[in-house]
Amino acid sequence: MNSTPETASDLSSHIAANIRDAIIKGVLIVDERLPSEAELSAQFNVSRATVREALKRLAAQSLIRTQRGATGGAFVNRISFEAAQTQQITTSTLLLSMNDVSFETACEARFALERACAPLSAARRQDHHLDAMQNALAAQSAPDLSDAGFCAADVAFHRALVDGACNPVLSYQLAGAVEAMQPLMNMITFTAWSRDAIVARHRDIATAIAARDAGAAAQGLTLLEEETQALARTVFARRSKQIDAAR
Amino acid sequence: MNSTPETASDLSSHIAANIRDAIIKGVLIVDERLPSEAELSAQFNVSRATVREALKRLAAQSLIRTQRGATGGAFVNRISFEAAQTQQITTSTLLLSMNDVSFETACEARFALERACAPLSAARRQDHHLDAMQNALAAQSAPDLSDAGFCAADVAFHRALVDGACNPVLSYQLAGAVEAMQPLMNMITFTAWSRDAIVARHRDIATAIAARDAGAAAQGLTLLEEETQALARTVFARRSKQIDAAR
DNA sequence: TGCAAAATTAATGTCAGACAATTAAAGTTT
DNA sequence: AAACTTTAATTGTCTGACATTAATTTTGCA
Repeated sequence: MNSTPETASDLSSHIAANIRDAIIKGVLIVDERLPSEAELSAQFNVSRATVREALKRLAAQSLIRTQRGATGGAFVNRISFEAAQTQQITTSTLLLSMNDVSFETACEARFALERACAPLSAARRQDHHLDAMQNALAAQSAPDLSDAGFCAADVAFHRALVDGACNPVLSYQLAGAVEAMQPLMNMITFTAWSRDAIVARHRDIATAIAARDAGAAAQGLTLLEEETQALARTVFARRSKQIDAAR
Repeated sequence: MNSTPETASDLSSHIAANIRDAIIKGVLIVDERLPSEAELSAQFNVSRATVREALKRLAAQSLIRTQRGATGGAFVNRISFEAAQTQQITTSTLLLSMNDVSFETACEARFALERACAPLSAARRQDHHLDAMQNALAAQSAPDLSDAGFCAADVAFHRALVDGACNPVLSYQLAGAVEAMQPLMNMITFTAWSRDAIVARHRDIATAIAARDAGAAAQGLTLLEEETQALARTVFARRSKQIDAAR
């Protein structure tokens, strides 16, 4: 069960993989201190610089943290949902932007996943989730709001919906899907009319969740997906027509 | 839009964050070569060792790759779905094992997400997805199969189901949820009877997907979730009773 | 004795310079 | 023209030193 293929021939990857596997297999447990850099360099028979490069790799994955001082050293990190989420969002965002994933594909994935949360959210949402949705709705309705601001409020709305399921694993998994869409959504210029349509849909969804009506919430999401996809098609079609005309 | 808080005061984190932001913002594009380590150390006014530590951090996140030789250097990586998936699985697995997430919570999340895939998978699955499911089913039915082997085949079945949706974003997002459950599932000892029940459920789901029957597939998943949760409750209850008895 | 200040110590963080290994490109020879 | 050699640029690794940090121990003084 190797975490990363890590076929690279450099020593620092090799050492990092070695320690990583020890953490994954539970040989090193949370908050346990690793040997000092000097000791590790002796164990692996490499220089301290090489050990340090390996440790930095692990630190970049939040697998360890380091402390200076007499009782300092490298310690196995308990990965928090928050840290994992941050990393996941970065990776997801880059994945979408670098692999020309179509808007359609990303949008489909996002709404499919959100629909999965709808029944749980309807059953378990608490008042503060409803409040968060209402706040996002209010923000989206503000006049003179930039497209980026509109999208940011959109993300806030959907995250509140997801968090309403009160399942941290679900929230973590979906954070990437929801947040990574933002740059793609930012490519769309929203007309006042299309904004109203989206806000209306959101309002329906919020009402359904408040009423603990899972079916209506799922249906609202499906409608919102259809409208979003249609809007994107229109925008992209108009844009490519303009490009053709410019030739 | 800072990718990572990166409040750390060391130079190498700071430099890594700097370059990472350039990549995220698109200042550095895919396959572009970064300045050499010597140039970077001059630009940031730090030693080469420090620059190298920063680069290793980025390499650990698959943001860059390095090549030796005359025309070598560090290049911006196009993050592949495969690499992202590997990372996501590592992170998800550690997240679950380190934060004593209950079996119930993880299981609920996993099945909710899979149900989201069911309609798409029923609509788009291809023959090789059905074949993969059948192979997994055959593997699970093998006599003298270890619990770990049973779980591995289970994962294979569910991944085939997810991949059937033919949406790479969905496959990527769910890989973590499905794979990270494996260690938790491995804590369960399956009786011959419970294995049969699970395989029967799988068979129903595979049939529904083959028949492009989304409703039946979703229902099969719901039943499977209920049985899995019930089985886990039984196993854990028996185990805690044994512990009490041993006192 | 008790406590505050100073010294010690052990660890990470950073630096400078050197050499090894690798690779592409330029030059040389046959 | 092809094969071989040299050169140059770059990353990978090593060594040894010093800076910085922070817990612990010692010291000095009231």
